[in-house]
Amino acid sequence: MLKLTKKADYGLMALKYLAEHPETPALSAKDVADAYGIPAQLLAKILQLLTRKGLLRSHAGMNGGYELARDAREISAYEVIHAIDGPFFITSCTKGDKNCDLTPSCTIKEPLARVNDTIAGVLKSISIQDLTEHEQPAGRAVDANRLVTLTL
Amino acid sequence: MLKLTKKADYGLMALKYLAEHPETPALSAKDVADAYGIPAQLLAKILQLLTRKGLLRSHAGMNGGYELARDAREISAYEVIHAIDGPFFITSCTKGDKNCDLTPSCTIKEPLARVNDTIAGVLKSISIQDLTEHEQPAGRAVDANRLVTLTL
DNA sequence: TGAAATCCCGACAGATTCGGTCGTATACTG
DNA sequence: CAGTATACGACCGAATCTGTCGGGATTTCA
Repeated sequence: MLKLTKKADYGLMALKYLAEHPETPALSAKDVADAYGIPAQLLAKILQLLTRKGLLRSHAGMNGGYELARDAREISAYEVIHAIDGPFFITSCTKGDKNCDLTPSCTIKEPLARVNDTIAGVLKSISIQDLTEHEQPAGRAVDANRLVTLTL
Repeated sequence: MLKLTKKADYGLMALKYLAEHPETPALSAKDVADAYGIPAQLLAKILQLLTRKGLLRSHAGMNGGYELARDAREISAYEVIHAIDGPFFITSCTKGDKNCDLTPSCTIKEPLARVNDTIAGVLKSISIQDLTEHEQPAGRAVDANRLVTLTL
């Protein structure tokens, strides 16, 4: 469980890469793919998707490519993952799901839904900018506590 | 991403069910499967696995079945999920993984590994017992903060 | 001792998802 | 117009997941 798909991985990598090269006006899918050695066509599709979702701006033609639609600080890991992998839920059947006819089964899911929220909160608290800062002197602790207070 | 497999779901449900029926000496796989309307043979395999992992005790023969190996408070959701779905990592390639030859790709993964740890911590803080207490008066807040302080 | 209940476990088949490719159309630049 | 790029749908092979089948081994009980 809890594995990002490669697509989501690639997406995060690409956004990180874009965030690290703010000087260039735009980077093509191929540029990024080559930088990381990932399949160019696949990455292209991912970037197109992120563009549709409003996280990137695209520009066709020579010297075209992609750029971040917002400041790297304003794009969360959550948004990227959500855009690519779709809404995630920790349980197979979510609250209010019709096909959950298993009699009382869903009693488990309510507590786990909170876990889900917690995780979403953590991912929302991480920006693309954060991903670019590899060397964090221990101690720069994000105030994730507020986000993450888990009430069981 | 972040979807429990049905097996893990079933496993959690089953343990919860066992926790809710402490009076009975043991419940067969079929008993539990019928209670939730899930495939009996599949659940049997899951319970066998959990037995091998030391979370359950089994007993063959008439009136045999399964019982929790420990108090419901002493079994965490993490253990169950981990036993069934195996070790999970949020990134496809973990630190120190050989097949990570993508040049600098893994720079993303280090921050996300911490998310992983956070999630694991939250899941470890939830016991089977917690799952059985459906109606939580808001306010019974677990002290997840210590577990969950996320240092980016 | 024999039958019934139950656990144990490997193999396998169907469905779904994932990763990746291909082909083609469209848009922009010079 | 030629070249570079994005846009997008179709498709395929591989892996994973879900569920089934069949044959055993262990315990209880009459």
